[in-house]
Amino acid sequence: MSLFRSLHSLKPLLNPAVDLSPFLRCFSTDHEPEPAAEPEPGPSHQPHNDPIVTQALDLLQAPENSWDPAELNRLLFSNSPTTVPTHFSKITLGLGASGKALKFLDFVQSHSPQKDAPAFLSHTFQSIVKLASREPGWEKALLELYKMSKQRDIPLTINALTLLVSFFGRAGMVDEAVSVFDDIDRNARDRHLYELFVGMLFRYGRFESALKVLDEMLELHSRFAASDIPRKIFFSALLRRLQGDGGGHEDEIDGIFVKLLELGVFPDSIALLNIIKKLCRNGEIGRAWDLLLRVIQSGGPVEAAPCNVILVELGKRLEFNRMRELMIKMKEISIQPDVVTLGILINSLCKSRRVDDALEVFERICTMHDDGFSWEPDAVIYNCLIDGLCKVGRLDEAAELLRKMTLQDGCMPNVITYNCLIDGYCKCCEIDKAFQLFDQMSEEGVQPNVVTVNTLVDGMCKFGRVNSAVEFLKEMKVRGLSPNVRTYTSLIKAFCNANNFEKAMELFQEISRSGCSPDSIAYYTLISGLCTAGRMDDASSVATELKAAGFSLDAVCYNNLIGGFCRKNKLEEAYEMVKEMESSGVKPDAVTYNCWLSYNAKTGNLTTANKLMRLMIEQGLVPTVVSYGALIHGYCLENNVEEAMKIFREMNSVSKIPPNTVIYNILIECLCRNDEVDSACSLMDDMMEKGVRPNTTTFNALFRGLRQTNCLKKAFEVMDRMHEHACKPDYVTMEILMEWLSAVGEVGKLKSFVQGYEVAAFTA
DNA sequence: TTAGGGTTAG
Repeated sequence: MSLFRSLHSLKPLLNPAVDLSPFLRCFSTDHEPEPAAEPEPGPSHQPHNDPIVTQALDLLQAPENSWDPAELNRLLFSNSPTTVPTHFSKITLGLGASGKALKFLDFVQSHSPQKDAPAFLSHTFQSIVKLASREPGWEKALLELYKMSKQRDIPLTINALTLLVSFFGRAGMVDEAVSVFDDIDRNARDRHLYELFVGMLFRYGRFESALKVLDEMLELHSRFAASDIPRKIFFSALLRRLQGDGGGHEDEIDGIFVKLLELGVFPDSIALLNIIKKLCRNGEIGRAWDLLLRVIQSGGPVEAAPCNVILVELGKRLEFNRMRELMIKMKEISIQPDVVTLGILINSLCKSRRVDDALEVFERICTMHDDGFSWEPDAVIYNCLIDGLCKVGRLDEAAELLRKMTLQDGCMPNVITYNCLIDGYCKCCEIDKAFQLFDQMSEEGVQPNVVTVNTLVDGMCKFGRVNSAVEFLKEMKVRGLSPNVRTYTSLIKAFCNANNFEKAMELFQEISRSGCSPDSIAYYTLISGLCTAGRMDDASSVATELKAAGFSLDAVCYNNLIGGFCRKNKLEEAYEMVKEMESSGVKPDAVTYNCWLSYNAKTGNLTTANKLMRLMIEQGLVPTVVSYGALIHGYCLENNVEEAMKIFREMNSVSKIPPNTVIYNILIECLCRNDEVDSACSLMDDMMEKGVRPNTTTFNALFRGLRQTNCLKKAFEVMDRMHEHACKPDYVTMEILMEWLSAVGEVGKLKSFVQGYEVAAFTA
């Protein structure tokens, strides 16, 4: 059931007033057909030294009505000297034009005494086909000739038939080509004909017929297996097929693939690599895996490269077991993993935050000797590890690796190495260190690029230093480093966060003026900023612009809009968004449900909120910490601490979702409001035990509760704890404490607290 | 095989 319909059914509880892929494109005829094999140059271009041919052509020089039948008869049919069929082809070609050649055919047919030996006719006809194929209007002429051969019972030579197939193919007359091919006796079909015909069928999308003919070729494998033709035709056709976006016939294709392997016909290394690449790119990793294993099992030549392609895909899907399985297979059949293979392995481990495992592999390869060959990690491997370490905040180790790689020959840190580290420092709020590295890279002769600039701009923006970011960008422009759409996106987000929508919009316009064009994420960022600020009309306009620019909204963007409308109580618009989301094929996810859940919880519709929670589970979605937080918040707003605590315990024990700071804050605030300060304090202890960091909001809630119950001593302890956790008091903290402490004559304590001193120890 | 930008609850 769709979320929209579910919401519709829940509607009375919410607000009674609201009314709620084609196949074979790659072989389509749009493709320029490959030129058919050029007909062999006719004897008219070659000297014909044969006296019979020369004499016959002399006699035929005269106009047709003046031909000397007696003399021609003597020359052609008296068998003295002996005439053979090839004489007829040469003579016909020597006539130079199909019209005249047809008259000659009439002569041969009416004068030949050998009624049971039509070879003379067949050879004459073959040359007529050749002549006609070189003349204007050949398509129609060849079709007429083909019909004539049937009417006059003239058996066609394999050369004539092949020419007809080739030229019909060239003209896109596929049915005619098929009909000619069908006329040819199986045993007479040669490699050239098969290659021509199957190639044509593939080109024109007659995939089923092509596979049938390929199958027939394989049955006749004694004649073809040794040749390169099935390999050439099939593997290149398969590749072309995979380049399109159609589907279907996979089983037949794979069946032929396997048959070829069984016959010992293997794709060459480039074809195999390309096939595997294409399959992976199409998301058919299972098929790529199966086919690669088939080649391996059949003993075909497999190098590391196609294995690497599959390893990358498996890595992206975090399928480490299958990665291992493939690497074992590689080892079994002695495919030497290369530095890329190891890079992929290390990168996959790092990307899944298994940095220690990655480091272990790294240590092993540094000391690995295989047949006297020792592995030397390259810059890519170092970069993966440095990035992995930075992403988990292990910056000292990352910096140590930078020093280590600098000492290794031929493995100098590059711009990517520095960018990874700079990003690491920026994410840890160590902007100054990031800039030190920025200076260092220039000293080392490594030129920063736009990624370096974006990383620093984003780093500064995230920590509120938007103006510095703008200044830095100006400096970089002077140095020749132009911003790109990502630079603008970081700045747009920062200006949105600073509530400076005028500047954010201005920057958005500047993207196009600077020669870039906004991408979907630039639009999403602006929409998100506007939604957060509750500027829903502006957000809707930008969404309309986004669609006009040819982009579509994704789940995140829909969720932003739905959440924004819900927060503004604009339910009608929020419903419309869900409806649009589902009708455009974007599935509502946990965040979509959370938006509705939160709206209902906040507006006191707890029954509906609970129903939504059940609904999302029914839909196979997993409630998140936000879902529980919204529900807990709803009960807290009703001062139903008991129920809120029940859900809190349930999320821990049943759902195994660890609570975060926000959840604790909601509960602590509610307990304090209800004068249950002791419970609030024990909840804070629980929070510390579980390693959840309190923030200023946590302390402010506690101070409010303590003031209400006048627990001064406890307040001093909490003040010290606030320092321990490096939480900075904000204006709310100061307001509460100032009012309270000055009223009880303890302003001195507040002074010490602000100066960073302990206050509890000296309390009587 | 390596680097950078956008969601939901207090």
